Amino acid sequence: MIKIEQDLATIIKNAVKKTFPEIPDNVIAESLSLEVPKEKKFGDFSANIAMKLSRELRKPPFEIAGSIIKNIEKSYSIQDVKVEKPGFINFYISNKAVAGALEDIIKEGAGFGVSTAGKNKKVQIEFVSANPTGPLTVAHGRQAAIGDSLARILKFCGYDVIKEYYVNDEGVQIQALGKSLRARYMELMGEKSDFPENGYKGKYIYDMAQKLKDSGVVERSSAPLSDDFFMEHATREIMKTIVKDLEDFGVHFDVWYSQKALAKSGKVEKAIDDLKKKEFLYEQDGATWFKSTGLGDDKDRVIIKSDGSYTYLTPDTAYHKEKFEKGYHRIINIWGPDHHGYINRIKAACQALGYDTEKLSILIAQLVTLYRDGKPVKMSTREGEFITLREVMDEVGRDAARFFFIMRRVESHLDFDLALAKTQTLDNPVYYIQYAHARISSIIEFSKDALPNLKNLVLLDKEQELDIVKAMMYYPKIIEAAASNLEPSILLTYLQDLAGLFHSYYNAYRIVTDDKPLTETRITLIQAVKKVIASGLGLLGVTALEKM
RNA sequence: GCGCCCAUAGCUCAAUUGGAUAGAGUGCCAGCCUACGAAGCUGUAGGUUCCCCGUUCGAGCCGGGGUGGGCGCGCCA
Repeated sequence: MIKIEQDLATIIKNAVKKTFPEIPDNVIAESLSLEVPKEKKFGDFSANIAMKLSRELRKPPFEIAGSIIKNIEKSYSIQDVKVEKPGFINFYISNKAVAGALEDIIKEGAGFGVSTAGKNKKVQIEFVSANPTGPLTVAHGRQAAIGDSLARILKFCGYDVIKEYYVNDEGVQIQALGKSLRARYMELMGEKSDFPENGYKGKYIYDMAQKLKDSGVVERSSAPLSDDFFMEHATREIMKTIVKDLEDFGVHFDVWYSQKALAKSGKVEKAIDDLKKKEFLYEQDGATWFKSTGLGDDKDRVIIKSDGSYTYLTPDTAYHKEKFEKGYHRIINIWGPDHHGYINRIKAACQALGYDTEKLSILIAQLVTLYRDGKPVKMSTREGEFITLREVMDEVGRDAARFFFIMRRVESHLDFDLALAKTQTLDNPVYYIQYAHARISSIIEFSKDALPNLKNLVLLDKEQELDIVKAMMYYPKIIEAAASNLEPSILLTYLQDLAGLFHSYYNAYRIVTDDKPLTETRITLIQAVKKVIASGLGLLGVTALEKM
């Protein structure tokens, strides 16, 4: 919370206490919140406490507000206080306080907006975690952009953030991958191929087989044609491209957690054992079942199949057990839309093991539909018909790709118009924000000898100038909202608004004039805008350009 | 059939988590460059927030019922 807001909160609290001494402190604290009114004529901050207290006091809100307002202390930061219709108490900030806020913003520099909300709290965020059976698709791209941006925002709020990728490097699909590669390789060697029914038909398998043939590794090997060889080779090669794609996308993981290693560690058996001890397991039809029904799941789940192997849920339960044991304050998973039916299952498992599932937030990054020439692009991973993250990055650039993936709320479907993301003109929202940043850089360069100066901030008296400072004042609130809602799109929307305010201001007033003190002051203002935009774009993983 | 997500201006989406007269962009139309980047700005038009009940000082937001769309529902991962 910013200083002015804190001051106002204290002032209101005191006024309410003085007016209604019978109301307990905790009730006041609960009912007290400050909002930024949608409409400017309702002031800069608004309190709805009179409405909240209406029932308790058995009086109309308007009357309560009228009584409270009489006890509001005078403060240099308050220009005016008014009671409005149903019972809002609206505060109008003085120009002096606005200038003070700008001074704070400048002084805090890159640290402006940083919060201590997450101090000493560890957060783990697991995302992408795509199976190494093919290249990353646009769906993974969205998960990557969201997860990485969220991690940056949480870090900015003081959390100790660990970014993790769960590598699904064993199981039926990996076996199918190995068999697919082997079959393609045999084809190239002119031998009979036995391409598996559930195999991967994408072109990348052919390419990999070709490379393998060219390298001659297989011929030189002593036990050349085993399934294991092809499986391990394919997994390793695909992981390499995944890591490279993510690095190029600006996403770096702290931990790559191997399912295979987990299986070898004995932790899976330990997790099964725990479930057994807590009497959540039973045998039926030759399989071992997890009794998840009472824990929010709609049916029981198999944990050990009748052939003795595990289902996906089994090692995943062990994985989540470990997450909880590491003592994270918060555990965040970002999954694709095809996994939403799985949420209750894994939560049931965590609950059965005795963990607090409130700590576990599972976000579903909803579907991305790519549009080309106004028509949706059809995709199917298995058939090898899909657009990769790499292709999108190459086509529209990293900045536009990241921006577009974050543009909508996490749980909303996303229409991604490739042509639009590519346009370097007016329609493209990425450029709108980057353009504001570049324009400011250019003006600062042009003004050369006019340096930022905090002495004459009161010269900022134009409505648009004050609006810009106020918008920046709300930046820490926006960061907090994005963090607590796990929604980077909140920050993105804010940056569009801030850039818009700047562009309007630029068109209405000259920054650089013959009046030196005024020029210096305006340069100070836009300098601050530049920093906030750079800060925000940085949290989205988008470059703030000096020139474009 | 069951579960999850979604439905707001012609289109794509916001709306400070229950606040005041529901806002932007885009598209249409009309304007603004002999001074700082026109990749920009200003203005006009555009709404039964899918429908019906309910909860309360107040509902686009919460609850119930419906309609339409997407996704999921395996001893797959």
